[in-house]
Amino acid sequence: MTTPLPFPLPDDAELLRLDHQICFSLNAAARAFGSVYRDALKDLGLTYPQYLAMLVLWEEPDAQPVKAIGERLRLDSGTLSPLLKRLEAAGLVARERSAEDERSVVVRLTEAGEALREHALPVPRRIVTATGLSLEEALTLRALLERLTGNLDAAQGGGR
Amino acid sequence: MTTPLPFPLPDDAELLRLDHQICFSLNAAARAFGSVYRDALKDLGLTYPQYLAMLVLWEEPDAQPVKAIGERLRLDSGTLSPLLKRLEAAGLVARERSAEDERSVVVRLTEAGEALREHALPVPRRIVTATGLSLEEALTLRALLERLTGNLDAAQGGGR
DNA sequence: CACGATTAAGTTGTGCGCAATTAAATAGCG
DNA sequence: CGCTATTTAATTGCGCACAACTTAATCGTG
Repeated sequence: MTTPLPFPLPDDAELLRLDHQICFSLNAAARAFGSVYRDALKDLGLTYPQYLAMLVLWEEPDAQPVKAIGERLRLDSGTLSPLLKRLEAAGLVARERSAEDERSVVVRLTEAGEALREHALPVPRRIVTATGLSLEEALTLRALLERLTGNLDAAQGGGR
Repeated sequence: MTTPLPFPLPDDAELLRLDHQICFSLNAAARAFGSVYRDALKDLGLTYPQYLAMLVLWEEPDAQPVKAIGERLRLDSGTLSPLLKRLEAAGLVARERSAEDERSVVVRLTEAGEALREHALPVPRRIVTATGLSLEEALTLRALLERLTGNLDAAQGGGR
């Protein structure tokens, strides 16, 4: 009952089996990254998503609305609100309602948040080393991933 | 204070910026996959990780210990135990302590679980279509991801 | 100006992933 | 045999991601 299935032709079976391995490999790689980042960031007291949010703020240190950060990271308020509250509780950011638009909450770095940047500088190099990829491989991988994400987004409702 | 940093030389800055985009792209792709799978699996009432567990059981329909499933999926009991309980609550699997080794819990498909396989058959094709990747691209991507995961695992403690 | 539609955050609930701990059974060694 | 060490699941706690909903402010159109 398990081996000689009458369904997909050999070629299909090959392709189909391959594919879910891609999503599987993708998840495996993402989790391996998570483990490496967890270790690289633990002295900073940041998780990887928190680190991403800090990167956004370090890049553009002016106060930014939650919405802008969410667009940059592709995260909605359901994820960002508690995450930013944790960063606020850690003293790294301040949140306050915008004066011009009372719906908006702007986030800005505190002095401690700005100071943390210096300690975060050596992190990327550690990650690059851990990946063990050449520049060319990294470029190929990134290009494939971006094409893949675009295709998946387009295939599926596009706007979510 | 933000722009003319005295730290990394231009080449480094290039590489460093690139890299965290790779982890970012990786996460983005994984989440896009999640969205596509969520839609493809919602008629089956399965999440993607639950679908993976069912794939393991469909491949090898004999009763398997939780540990074996965990090794296959690289998940520990902290993740698998509640997941398998949900599959049990859905009537798709049965869990019982092994007779030979009372520490072990073996998981087997129920009739409903076996029957669900038929409804899951069209799923992989939908996913393949959604990726929009050629076979060659898929192979390249998978090879890169596996190398990357291996490197990251090795760089970071190896055993976790 | 008024009123319905839209927009921005936040909240709640579910499930995953991982660390750390616990409980019970087995293995192994003196 | 007895006792420790190891193995296997389960549990607890935290944080992320997402869906669905709520609240409050703004926009747009009549």
